[in-house]
Amino acid sequence: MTSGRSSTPSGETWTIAELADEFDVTHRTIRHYEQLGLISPERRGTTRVFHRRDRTRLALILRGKRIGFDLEEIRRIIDMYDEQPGEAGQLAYLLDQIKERTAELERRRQDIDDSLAELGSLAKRCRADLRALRR
Amino acid sequence: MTSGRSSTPSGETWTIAELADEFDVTHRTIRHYEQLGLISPERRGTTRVFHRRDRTRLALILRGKRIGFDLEEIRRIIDMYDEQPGEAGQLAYLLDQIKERTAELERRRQDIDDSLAELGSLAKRCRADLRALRR
DNA sequence: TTGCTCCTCACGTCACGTGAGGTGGC
DNA sequence: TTGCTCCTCACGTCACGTGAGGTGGC
Repeated sequence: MTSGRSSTPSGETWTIAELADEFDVTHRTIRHYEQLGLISPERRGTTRVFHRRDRTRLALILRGKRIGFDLEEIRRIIDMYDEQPGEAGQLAYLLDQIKERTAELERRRQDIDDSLAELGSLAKRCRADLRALRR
Repeated sequence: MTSGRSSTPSGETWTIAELADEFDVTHRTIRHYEQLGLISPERRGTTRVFHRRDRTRLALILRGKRIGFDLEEIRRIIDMYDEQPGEAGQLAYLLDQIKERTAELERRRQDIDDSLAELGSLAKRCRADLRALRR
C-alpha cells in the first residue's frame, strides 16, 4: 500500500491544525462539526485532510454561530446553499430566518450601545472619585 | 403563625410568574440565577417574593447575557454596581475592568454590524432568487 | 530515538430544559 | 374538592473543554 501525499497538488488541502489556526477554534471544535455531519473531510489513514469545500463550510458554520444560529439550524442552511438552486419553499424559509436573526441582532446591538453608555458614565464617576481621594 | 400578604404595599413585589412573563424567561431560569446567587428574593414560606432590587438585577443579568457575558462575569459586574465606591485600590481595579469590558463590547458591536451586513446581502440574493423563480 | 502532530474515547462543564412528584391558598 | 401556581430534586441537552492514552511520519 503506497500511502502518499503527492497525489494532490499542494495548496489545495489543509490539516486540522491549519484550519484551527486560521479560524481560531480548537481541533476538538472541528472534529465536533465532523461528528455532526457539518463537514466531512477526507481521510488519509486516520488523519483528516481538508479540501476547499470543507474550509468553506467551516467558515459558514462559524459565521452562522456568530449570528446566533444553533448547529442544527446551520446544518439546514448550509445544506440549502449546497443543494443547488433551491425551491421557493426553502428560500421563503431562509428569508424568514434571516428576518428573525436580523431583529435579534438589532436588539443585541441596542443592548450593547446602552451598556457602553452606562460603562462610560460609570468610568466617569470612578475617575472623579479617584481624583477626590488623591486630594 | 399569621402568614399574611398584607404586610407589603401592593405593586412593589412580583411573583416568579410575573417576572418570567415580563422578561420572557422560564421559572427555571430565574431559580437558576438564584442558585448561583445572582438574585436573592425573599421567601414567604417556600414561595419566592421578588422586590424591585431583584427585578432590576434580573434585567441586568439578561442584558449581560444578550451582550455575551457568562453568568460569572455578570455576577462580578452587577456586584461592582452594587458595592458602594470604596477605596483607591478598588476604584482602580473597577476602572480597569470597565476598560476591558468596553473594548470587548466594541469588538462585539463590530461583529454584529458585520453580521447584519452579511444577513442583508444574503436576504437580497434570496429575494432575487425568489423573483426569478416566480417568472 | 526524540518531538511533534495527529487520533479516539469519554467524562466534565455551562446554562439551563424538562419532567416527576408534591405542597398551599383562593 | 378541583385548579392553579408554586416548590424541590434530578436527569437530559447542547456545544464543546479537557485530559488520558496511543499512533505515525519527518
